[in-house]
Amino acid sequence: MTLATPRLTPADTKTRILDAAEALFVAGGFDAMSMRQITTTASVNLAAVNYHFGSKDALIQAVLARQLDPLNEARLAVLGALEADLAERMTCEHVLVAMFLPAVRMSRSGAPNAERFLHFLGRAYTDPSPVVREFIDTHYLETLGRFFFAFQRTLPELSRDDLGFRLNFAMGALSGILAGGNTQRLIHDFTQGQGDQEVTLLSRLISLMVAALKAPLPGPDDTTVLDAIVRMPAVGSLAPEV
Amino acid sequence: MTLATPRLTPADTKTRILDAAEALFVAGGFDAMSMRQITTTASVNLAAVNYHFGSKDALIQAVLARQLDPLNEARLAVLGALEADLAERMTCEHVLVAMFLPAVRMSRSGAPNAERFLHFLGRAYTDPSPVVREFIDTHYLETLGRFFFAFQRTLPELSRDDLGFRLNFAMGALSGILAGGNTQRLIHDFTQGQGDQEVTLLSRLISLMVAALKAPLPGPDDTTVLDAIVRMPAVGSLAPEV
DNA sequence: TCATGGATGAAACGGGCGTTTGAAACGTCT
DNA sequence: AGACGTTTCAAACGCCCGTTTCATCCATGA
Repeated sequence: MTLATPRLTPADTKTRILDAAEALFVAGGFDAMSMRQITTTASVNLAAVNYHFGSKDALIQAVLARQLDPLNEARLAVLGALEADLAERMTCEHVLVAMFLPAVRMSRSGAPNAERFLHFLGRAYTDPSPVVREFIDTHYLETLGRFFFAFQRTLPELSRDDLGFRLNFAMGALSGILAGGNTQRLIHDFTQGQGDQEVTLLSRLISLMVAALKAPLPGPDDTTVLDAIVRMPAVGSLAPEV
Repeated sequence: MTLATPRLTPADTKTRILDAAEALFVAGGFDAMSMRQITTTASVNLAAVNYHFGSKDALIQAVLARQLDPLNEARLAVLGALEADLAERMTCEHVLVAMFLPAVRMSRSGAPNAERFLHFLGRAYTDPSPVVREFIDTHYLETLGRFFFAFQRTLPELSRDDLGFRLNFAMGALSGILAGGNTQRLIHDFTQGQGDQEVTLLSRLISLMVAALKAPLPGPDDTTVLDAIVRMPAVGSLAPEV
């Protein structure tokens, strides 16, 4: 039994759909993109999505996988390379490099404008739709665990819970920045056109992350000071009783 | 002309709708709450929302205002009280207290469970719907500007752009944590049942924020080190070319 | 007592959604 | 040429959405 060759290479229609869906996803998130918008943007028939992907949910998963699979592969590769090279000399800065470098590289190599991929990342990590959330959570649990372990090794003084708290904090911050979308301006502002933008952006992000990861636990002194503030007459009385 | 008194006090229906909408908003965000769910949960007629509020958009704005107006009022009051008391001795820690203390207080005083209000805050600050975003952005621009100014005074070494970047970072992180929703566990983990939970949670959040706000700009040394890492053969070759 | 007007209720409206259908178009192989 | 399998297409389906309509209820003031 021979397979007929499609009249237009099927990849054309499929990738046109993927591209259109990706653009709309970046622009407005999963819920904001409708099948009719997608197929109109891609100049294909409405039924094409269900024919080629099966459903809208399956389409968004394909969109996510197309971008995130290579990204996470590269992340793990960089992490592995650094660990092989540095062994015991690894620091959490190195782990952060492994996390961010592939994303920054991809954003600069691929698209016409460097922003696009970072926007996409921000969307993917913050989109509230259950389909997206479940894909991110399940598909990259292994990568996440791998990095968590690497952080644990380079930050042995943090308890498991504390590390989780701080990583959640740091990652939330990064997602917020990326989702904000003004990364082009961000890059420009802090490089002022000079030096390697890639390295400068990385070092800025990493310096903030490291600060949050290495911040000392508030000691008894700090809490007593804070306690004094909280119990200041002026502050205490102004707190609403709802 | 005399006004007829409603057969059931109209506030009952209105607040029942507000409560139901708020609960559904916390649970799933703006897009996930439908008029039929709201009115069913509130045990009122489907038309009641449009009768009392005009539209679904107006309803969510009322829901947001009911919670956020008192919050921001309290924030400004605490900030003003601290500034009046401390004057030049204000630090960014104090500003952060003014930002977070009212929210933490409200979460502990109001609801049956302390989590509810923090969930609500997280939702409000991260909800992607245009209606919610526009409300947050426009309605609290003044409060935001007031706090930005306060931060500028206590962190004079940061440029305007840099401060904006770091605040965006820190606020994104906080929203992420709150939206995550496991704040109850968060509180428990780091207080271990002892001490003032309010103060302990505050001091933990503030210590991370301060770390991010005060992190030194990466110097030439840091970037050259990072540069070396980025240009490591193993790392460089592994970067994807897309 | 009875007209008044705000509040409620049941039902329908128009529209957008994701999906399905069945026929037509097309390249490929016998 | 003709049959076959893949892809495209227009149209429709059923569903849920926010909103509107209009009749009904009922506490009140004259």
